[in-house]
Amino acid sequence: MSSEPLSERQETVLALVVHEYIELARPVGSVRLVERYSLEVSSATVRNDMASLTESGYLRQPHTSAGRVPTEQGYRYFVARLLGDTDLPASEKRLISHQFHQATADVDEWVRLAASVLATQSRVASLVTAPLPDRTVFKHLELIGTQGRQVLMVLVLEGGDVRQQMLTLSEVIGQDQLRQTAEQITASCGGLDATGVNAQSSHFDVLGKEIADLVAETLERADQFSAGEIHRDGLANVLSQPEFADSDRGRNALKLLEERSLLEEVLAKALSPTVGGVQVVIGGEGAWEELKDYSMVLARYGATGYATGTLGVLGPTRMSYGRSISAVRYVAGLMSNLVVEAFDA
Amino acid sequence: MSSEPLSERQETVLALVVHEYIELARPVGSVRLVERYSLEVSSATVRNDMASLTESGYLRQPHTSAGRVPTEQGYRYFVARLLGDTDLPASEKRLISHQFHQATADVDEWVRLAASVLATQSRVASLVTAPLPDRTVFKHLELIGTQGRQVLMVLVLEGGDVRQQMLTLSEVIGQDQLRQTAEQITASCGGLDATGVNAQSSHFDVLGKEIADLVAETLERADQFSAGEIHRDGLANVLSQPEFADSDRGRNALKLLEERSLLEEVLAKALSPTVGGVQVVIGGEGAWEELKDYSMVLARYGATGYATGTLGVLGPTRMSYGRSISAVRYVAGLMSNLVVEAFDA
DNA sequence: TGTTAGCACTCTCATCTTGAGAGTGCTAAA
DNA sequence: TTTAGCACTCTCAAGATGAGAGTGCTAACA
Repeated sequence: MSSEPLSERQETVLALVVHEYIELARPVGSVRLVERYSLEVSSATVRNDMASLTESGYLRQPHTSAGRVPTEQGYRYFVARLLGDTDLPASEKRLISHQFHQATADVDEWVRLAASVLATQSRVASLVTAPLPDRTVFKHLELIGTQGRQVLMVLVLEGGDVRQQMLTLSEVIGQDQLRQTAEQITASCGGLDATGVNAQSSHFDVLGKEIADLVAETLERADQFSAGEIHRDGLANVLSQPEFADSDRGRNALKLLEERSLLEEVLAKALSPTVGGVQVVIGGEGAWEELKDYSMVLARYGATGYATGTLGVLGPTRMSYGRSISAVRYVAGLMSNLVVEAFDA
Repeated sequence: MSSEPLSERQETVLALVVHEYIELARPVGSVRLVERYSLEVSSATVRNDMASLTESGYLRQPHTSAGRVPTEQGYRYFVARLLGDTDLPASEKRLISHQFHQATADVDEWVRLAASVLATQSRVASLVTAPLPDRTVFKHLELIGTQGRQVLMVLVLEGGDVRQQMLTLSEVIGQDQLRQTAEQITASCGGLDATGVNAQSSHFDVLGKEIADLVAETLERADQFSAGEIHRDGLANVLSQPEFADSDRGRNALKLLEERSLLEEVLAKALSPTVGGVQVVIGGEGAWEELKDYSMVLARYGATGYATGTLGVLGPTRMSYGRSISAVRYVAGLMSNLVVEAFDA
């Protein structure tokens, strides 16, 4: 693991190895490389470079006398310094943007569409969470009797996000009294967050107190970035990758994608909370054993301070980072626009 | 395909072949059968029975001199007449019921839990849709200003189901006027369905008319059994079945599970719209080419006339029908109870 | 000093062969 | 109608084999 800086040619070799391996999923050898990319040097020279790249930890050999494969460190170097700026072709962009403009003005629909687009563009699996408010501030409460003691509590949050919940009260309460209570709470708690509402709670009567506590609880829950459902798409894509031809590994990959708690943790911890920029997590970065063979390309979208969500793709470390990054960046941008539009109508 | 009725012994042989094949996923031969189940007859006799079962189309041979495998017809006969009444062990039931009672009173949570339970019990993939009202009758409307011209429309339907939608009005309207309009619509349209609301629409002012039309539209949309999101679980289970060891077939299975439109169609068409009873769809029943190698065990749950949903499992034709049927039946029962409870609090 | 041709060596992988094992259908006897 | 016996078929796992791809090293070269 000598830390000599890489020569220009070594960087080229590394980049080509990554490229070639991503495309063909087979260890890449020196001769093949020289031929396919008509290098100006001989295979022996490339071999020497490969040897030192291997020594420095950027490449490895699955076994003696096989070609080279990038290590995680190799991928990181590639993504950080070698991967040029990539972008989706303009025609693709037009198509995608068109799809988004055709979709109904429904958040769930957007999420679904984003997941679908990401999956087809990146050709791996995609993950998208709905946008959620960053800081949960109460704005307005409605209580609506529905049936018997069942009451629907509708909570409007600053920024237009809405929570609803069914309550079962201990006795039947008329709509008038419900409305009165709701107005009271709205009046004295509007603009407050969870702790604020809690502080007000003691001013109310029994019913009001019960409801206010629930409101505070809901606000609190919304605060703990419990990103809600993670919408997935393109699971079949990752199975079509040759490294998952073995059904055991394929199953493993699927289990990963089904494991909500793990994904939530990763999404929450790996991703900086501010919008802008695409983050690449390669091989779990040592923090997640389960993600050893996988990489994620993630972005936060939305409007910081108002509502943000997460989207990205998950695939084998040997995924096309260029394609994924440009897809994630573009879709995140579109989704951000949608969120912003929803705020300043 | 002689249509002689099967002798009792032939039925036994068929049942045992199905049993054995489901368990071991390998063509079953006569000797093995006699040994494992200590039959009173010799393997030659079983061979004869197998031969006629093959002739009648209940069994088939993957190739000469291999054992027998059930055909779709064989599975159907087995499920319809040979599969005794099965039920989950009481301990499992207790466990499951406990889980349901521990869950929060949130429909999504129930759906998720149902899917998870079905997947683990049946050991194949599960599908669950949220309960939706059968006939969509309007009950109550709230309009809540959130930000600028953005207005949240909350629609309470008969039975407690709630729809919400963001509107962007053409100009800013005060909360008072919004409330007034909402009250007006609630008063004159309560208890009506889509066409009823449409008929009333002309009585309102410009704003009222705009909103009422939207209400009618929403009701209509809810009517067209657009079962909403299908929640899936246990996808990894399907991949662990030996018939999907080949990654191509595995991918195929996943694609199937990801294909929303197909699943929705199947769920809508294959399943009788009334609650009660479990339906088994084997090999697509000729109607769905894509489902040729798959079977589904489905049930409708909820309260007919109020709200119903669909749940079930999907796996290879070679799935354990006993386990699946009992799991689906039990979970459907639990979910029905929950729906009913939500109505007569 | 960096690059290259040449070469011996290694390792994988697809293909082929082969024999054991499981299964069948048929026939003739009980 | 059932069963024992038998010849025959087909699969599958386990070696055997050889082509192909790749490496590292050495020695020559610019």
